[in-house]
Amino acid sequence: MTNPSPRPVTTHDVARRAGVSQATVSLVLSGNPRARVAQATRERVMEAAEELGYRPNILARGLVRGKSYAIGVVVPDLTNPFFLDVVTGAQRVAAEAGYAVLPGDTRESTPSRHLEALRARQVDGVIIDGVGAAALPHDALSELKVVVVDEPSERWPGVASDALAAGRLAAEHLVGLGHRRLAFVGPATDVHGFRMRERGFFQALRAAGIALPHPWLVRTPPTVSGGLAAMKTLLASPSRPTAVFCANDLIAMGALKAALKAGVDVPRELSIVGCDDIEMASVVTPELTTIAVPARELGARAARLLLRQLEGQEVSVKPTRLLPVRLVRRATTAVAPAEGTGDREQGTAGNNG
Amino acid sequence: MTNPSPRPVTTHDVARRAGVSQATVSLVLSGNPRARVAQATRERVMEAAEELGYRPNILARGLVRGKSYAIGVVVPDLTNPFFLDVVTGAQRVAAEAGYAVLPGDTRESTPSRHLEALRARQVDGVIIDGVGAAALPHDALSELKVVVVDEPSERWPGVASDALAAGRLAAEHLVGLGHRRLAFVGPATDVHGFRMRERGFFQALRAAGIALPHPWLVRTPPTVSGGLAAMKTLLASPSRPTAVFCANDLIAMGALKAALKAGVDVPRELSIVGCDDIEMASVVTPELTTIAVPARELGARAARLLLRQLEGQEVSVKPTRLLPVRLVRRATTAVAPAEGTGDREQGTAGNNG
DNA sequence: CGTATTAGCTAATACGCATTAGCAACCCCA
DNA sequence: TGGGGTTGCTAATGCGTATTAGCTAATACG
Repeated sequence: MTNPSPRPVTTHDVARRAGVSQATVSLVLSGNPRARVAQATRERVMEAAEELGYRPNILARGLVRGKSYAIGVVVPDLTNPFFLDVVTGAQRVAAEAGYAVLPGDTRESTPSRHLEALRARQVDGVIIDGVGAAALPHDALSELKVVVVDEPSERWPGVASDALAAGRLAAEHLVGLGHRRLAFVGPATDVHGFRMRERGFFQALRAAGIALPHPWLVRTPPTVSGGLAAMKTLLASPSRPTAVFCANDLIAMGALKAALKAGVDVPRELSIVGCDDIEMASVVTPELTTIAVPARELGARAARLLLRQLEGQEVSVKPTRLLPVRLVRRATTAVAPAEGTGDREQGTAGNNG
Repeated sequence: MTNPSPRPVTTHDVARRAGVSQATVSLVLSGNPRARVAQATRERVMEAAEELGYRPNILARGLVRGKSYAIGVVVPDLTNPFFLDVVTGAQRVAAEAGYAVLPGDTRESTPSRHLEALRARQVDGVIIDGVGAAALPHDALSELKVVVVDEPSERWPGVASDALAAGRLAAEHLVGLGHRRLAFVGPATDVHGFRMRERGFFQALRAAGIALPHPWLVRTPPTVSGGLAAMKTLLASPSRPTAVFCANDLIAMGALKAALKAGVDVPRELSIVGCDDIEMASVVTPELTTIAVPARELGARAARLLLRQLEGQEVSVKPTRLLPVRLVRRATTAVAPAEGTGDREQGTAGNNG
């Protein structure tokens, strides 16, 4: 049952035990399942393998097949639950196909350096999300199968959510609640997903005939502390918006935090909409209204797309259907406060930091 | 600089270009840095490698050296930021040493199955945290170097935080605030860390002469929804505690959520203490008082310990110094409400679900 | 000048597996 | 009985690297 020997069991060991050649063992245990091996022999080999506790050495297999059966996933920040979900989604389908995934974020590194390390590991392919694949040095990805998430590309296939709709839904929701004084908080980035969320938001506003004053477009890192700082800025501005759309939930949670701390009544004085619908969105108080984005599904699809390439199938680089997003109404949005006479409305509840 | 060829550059390619043998290339590029190779030759090889963009094949290297230069990290739940931090901490030191880390959680699987997969990958070792390593089938870990986190073992070396102190600090903090009616919410588990937190809490209570009524010890999964359900239970009990210690921050956040939803004034009617100090603890409102546990440091130390073993050094199985934890006072704890006349105090603010 | 010694390199081999060419035995049918 | 086909297996080889034994040439020494 178990093997007490320190040395792992190899196909040779199994072969010796089953009284066949190593090649036969390999045929039975790995090769084409309909290889020409007599049923009796096949059973004898499998039995021997079982008894010895044989376990194929994936490294060796990879060496001869020229594959490592591992893929990398590169995201900007694993502590962002959204990206973690993407990784998790990918991991699940990869695992089913016998692939390992090497996740990594670029907080303490750069995409290039990370890809470097992944290539040294001979990963068969990588999934790239949120790090601006298009801007990567051209040879960082050569010899590598790639799938990009939330970023259109003529070079690699990809999967994406409907980020434009995300922004639009947020805008329409807020406008529908009567808000006319809207702000946007998002990162200054070339990451496509973020830009689309932003663009969708502004497009919808324009369609509604709403312009957004300059100080109400706040640039900040897509993190909780980023959102916190951004909201402080907004609250300090001479005239305040009645609603804010944040490019992701972390920003939104930071913004919410800052608003509550400043004594602002959310949602009655200020509505906040996030994006992603991470678990914490429904844990904070008040619960965060947000746009749900199917992170795990994105990861899973990306992995499937990548695996299909790795199995040698041709995969179209054509843009695929965008995964739908949807508004999740919770407690941080409400009808716009009565308009008063414009800007002086601010400060109802004390606007100290 | 780059190689347009589809086939990766090998030592043979470098050898040919430098006019030396493959063995020499290997000596220069990987072997003992003080191998007997003439300086001129060494430079010629390095130059050729550079020009061709040579990158060692870690799989092949692993095959011959009998190592994969990869380690696994097994945790119960990667979406718990605490465990993610452990993984991240490990990843950083592993990466520096040229090791990859294969993280995985056991949400959709079992520790055994996960270890199975890791062994198939020929990982050189594993870090195990929070999945009850002691209870694992004995051969699941044979032939594997192991480091356990937050779990004493006579079989493997480990690192741990002072979980007993965590529980004690929570208890002392609450007792110091005048609370006498204390509850505990934690998982029914054999995971050592959780048990120690619990034990520390109860030990300190006993020392203070406080007994905890049976209905105030609530078992629940260590998740947000677990905490939510647990707090509902507590609030429905005929007599309510004035303070609750939760075995981790996720539970605490769920509990906080449920309390606020029920209209309970936290912290004036009810104090809540969490454990771990994940980032979100300071994002929720009111901010969560908690016991900070150095997750990344745990992961980093675990990795160092494991790597030391992998480099062939002997590592003691003796328990090491426990990493200190500390109380982080925030806004979910306050002095105990005036005692009134005992149990009838409950329900001040509506105790509907 | 002959013999040790050393420096500097290479040929050969192994790691564990997958894969292919090919051998031997057997079958079928004429 | 014999030729062609098929079945079932194995020997041999290679994947890219690390490592060792050993060769050659140069240097040192008596």
